[in-house]
Parts: sequence; C-alpha cells; structure tokens
Amino acid sequence: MARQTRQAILEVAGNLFGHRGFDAVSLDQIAAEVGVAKQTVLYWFSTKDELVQEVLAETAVELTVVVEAAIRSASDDPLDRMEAVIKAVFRPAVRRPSLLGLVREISRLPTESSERLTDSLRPLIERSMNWMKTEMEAGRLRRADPGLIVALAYATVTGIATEPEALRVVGWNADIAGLRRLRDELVDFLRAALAPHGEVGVDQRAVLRRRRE
Amino acid sequence: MARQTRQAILEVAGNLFGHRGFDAVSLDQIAAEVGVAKQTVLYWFSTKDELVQEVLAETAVELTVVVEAAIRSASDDPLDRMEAVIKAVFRPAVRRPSLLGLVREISRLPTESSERLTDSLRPLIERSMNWMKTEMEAGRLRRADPGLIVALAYATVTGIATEPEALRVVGWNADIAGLRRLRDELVDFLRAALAPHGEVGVDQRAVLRRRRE
DNA sequence: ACCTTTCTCTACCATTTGGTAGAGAATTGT
DNA sequence: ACAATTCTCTACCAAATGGTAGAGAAAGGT
Repeated sequence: MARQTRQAILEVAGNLFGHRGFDAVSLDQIAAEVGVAKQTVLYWFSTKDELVQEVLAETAVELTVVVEAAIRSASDDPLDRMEAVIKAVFRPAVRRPSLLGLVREISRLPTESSERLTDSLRPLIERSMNWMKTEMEAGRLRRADPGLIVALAYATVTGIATEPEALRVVGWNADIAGLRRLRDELVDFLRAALAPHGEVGVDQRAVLRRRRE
Repeated sequence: MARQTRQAILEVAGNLFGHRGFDAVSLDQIAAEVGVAKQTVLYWFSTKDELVQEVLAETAVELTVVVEAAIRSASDDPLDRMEAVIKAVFRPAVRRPSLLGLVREISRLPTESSERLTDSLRPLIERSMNWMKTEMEAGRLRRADPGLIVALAYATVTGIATEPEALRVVGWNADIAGLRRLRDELVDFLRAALAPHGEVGVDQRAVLRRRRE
C-alpha cells in the first residue's frame, strides 16, 4: 500500500500552496517535487480543487490540535495562556513556513470553499472570543471588542510568520537566536497589547532572564 | 494621447495582483477588465514582469507619500505620531484593499525583484527604526527591539487590512461603522502594544467619546 | 496635404494548464 | 497459482498562458 504517496503529495502541495498561492502552483510542479507523474497526483485527488480542499482540511486539524493542547496545558492566567498558544503555533509555523501562509490563502478562495474551512475553525474561534469576553469583564484583559482582538492577534502572528521579507528589511536574521528573539518579542508585543491598563503585561523576570543570556 | 489607458491598466493590474497574486492573474484578465485587447497591455508594458515592476513602484511611491505626510503633520508624541500614520494608511487601504495585499505579495517575488522594492522603502524604514530607538531610550515607548517592533506593527496592520475573511469569521461587518470600529481598535491595540510600561497607551478620552456614541 | 508618431487592433505561436483514456506493473486475498 | 484490486505510468487533449508580427486607425507637426 503506497498510501505514503498520498501523504507526500499532501505535504508538498501544502508547502507550495502556502508559499506561492493556489493558482500559482501547477499539478506538474507538485508532481515533479514529489517525484511522481502528474497522473499519480490525479489518481489520489481527482481534481486540483479536491487536493486544495484536503490540504486545507488537514491544516485546520493540525492547527486545532496544537492550539487545543496548548490551551489545556497552560495556567489559568489569560496572558500566560495566550503566550502558550503563541509558542505552540510558532514552532510548527517556523518549521513549515507555509502552514500559516495556507491559512492566509483562504481569502483568495471562492466563498463556498473558504466557508468549509472557516466553519471547521469556528468552534475554536467562538470559544476564544467568549473566553476573552469573560476575562475582559473580570478585568484580567484590556477591555475591547473580543472579536476584533482575536482578529488582530491572529493578524500579527500570521503576518510576522509569513513575511520573512519584511523581517529581513529590518535587519533580522533567520538563525536560531533570531527565531527565539522574534518569538519573545512577539509574545511581549501581544502581552502588552492585551494586558489591562496600568498593569504590566510583560513578565519582567523573563525579560531579565533573556537580557542576562 | 491616450496615456490614460496606461494608467487604467496600472490601476486594474494593481487591484488584481493585490487581490489574487501575481501568478494567478493573466494579461487577458487585466485587458478584459480594462476593456482593451491584451496586445494593448503589451504595448504599454512589454512584458508581464515589467507591468508587475511598475505597479510595485507606483505602490511604493503612494505609500511613502502618504506615510511621510502623516508623520510631518502629527504632533511630537510618538504614540500620536504612530496613530496618525496608521490612520493615514488605513484610508487608502480600505478604499483599495489590494494596496497592502500588493506589498504582502513581495515575499513571493524572485529576490532581485523584491529587493528593488524594499530598497525604495528602506529609507522610510530605517528612519522609523532610528526614531523608535530614540523614543525608547527616552522612555516614551516600550523598550524592545526597534526593528522587530516595526515589523510587528507592519504585520498587524497589513494582516488585518488584507484578510477580510478573518474579520468576517469573528462577526465583523464591512459597513462604515464597522470600518471605524476596526480602525479605532487597531489604533488602541498598537498604542497598548507600544506604550511604555505602567503608562496608559490608549487615549481614555477617545475611548469614552466612542462609548457615548 | 502629407509624413511621422502614437495607439489599438486581429491573427498567430509555442508552452503550460487541468484533465481523460487506458495500459501495465505491484500487491493482495483466496 | 490466479484473479482482483491497487497503484503508477505514457500518450493525449482542449483551453489558456505570455508573447510576436504586423496592419490599420488617429492625431500632430510642418
């Protein structure tokens, strides 16, 4: 059973789609990169659209699992919890830069296709929004529109993860130290953006710890 | 002289490129939308690549002019100045959603092409970074890596402006009231993210003013 | 009036696109 | 051992792609 061919196609297609966009990637390119004939791709996924759908579905599951696990394992403090989610997403996003690029591609799909994906993510998003609302009312997060805050945090994370060009222009390097610095600044940035007024969103001990290194 | 044809092509091409991506838009589509034959497009821009370059160059100039004007007209306070820039960029970005989408597309270009554009934006970015560094040292902005802060703010603004899908999922509406709410939340978000610790980054009077409405 | 330049067009072309038809290996269950 | 199923292939196809060649209309300068 060469089901691994199917998996290899999904992986390669995901990377290419996330990097260049759906329309810009041809079945020939995918097949060439996997090392099979185009018709093998069309055997496993009978149209290109079906391949796109399956890649997206897989991505949605992967992200959901990662995020849910991070939420469960984190403490009750909302800022700590958010930090855990960011770090959990950051790891696979860096290892496979196309992951969040794929999510960003959704806005280019026909409405029916994009809705299938957003529907599968909706429970997670609704939960985040309700949770944020509760925390805001309890004074543990800055008071704001929960929906827009979720969208803004999402935009910041995916934006920074999908645009290495922008980072290079400001003199950032993609080495291991650079990645850690980026992740830490991202966390501090969002902590500050979400912390209740007057409180210090950034974990000062962590900042000092980093400075010492 | 029908130089306006050239301008119409640039505008249509900019919108389509920003919305769908360079590779996904054909010369035929552009020509059809402008209302001319494909060969008219190729008369004004002898290759597709040349068209892409000119669209990008125009975009860079437009953004630079808008940002510079906003910087000059704003007060000295760094958070006010940042707010002015965001509002200045927000207006054209909303009127023409592809504007920032185009900038985001750069990461998909071959290095030589993308460098031509980033080079033309570099002076603006360098200035922003230096200015942020000064303000941070003076305690008027949260102390952090100036380059990464610029990149994070950029990621937040372009991310939110180019992904209406993400906003729709959190229940946002693209009407006039929605646009103002989005802009205001974006400004509050970045104010909070950049304000020095302990200080209140959000203009409380503005918040109250909005709540009253 | 006439020539030149500017501008847009129709008619092609080679290549690439997503997709079909169907043959021939490998693998499987019995 | 044999038949059925699973898997990958070569050989095509119509449509769309970026681009060429060159004709003809419009407009300007003299």
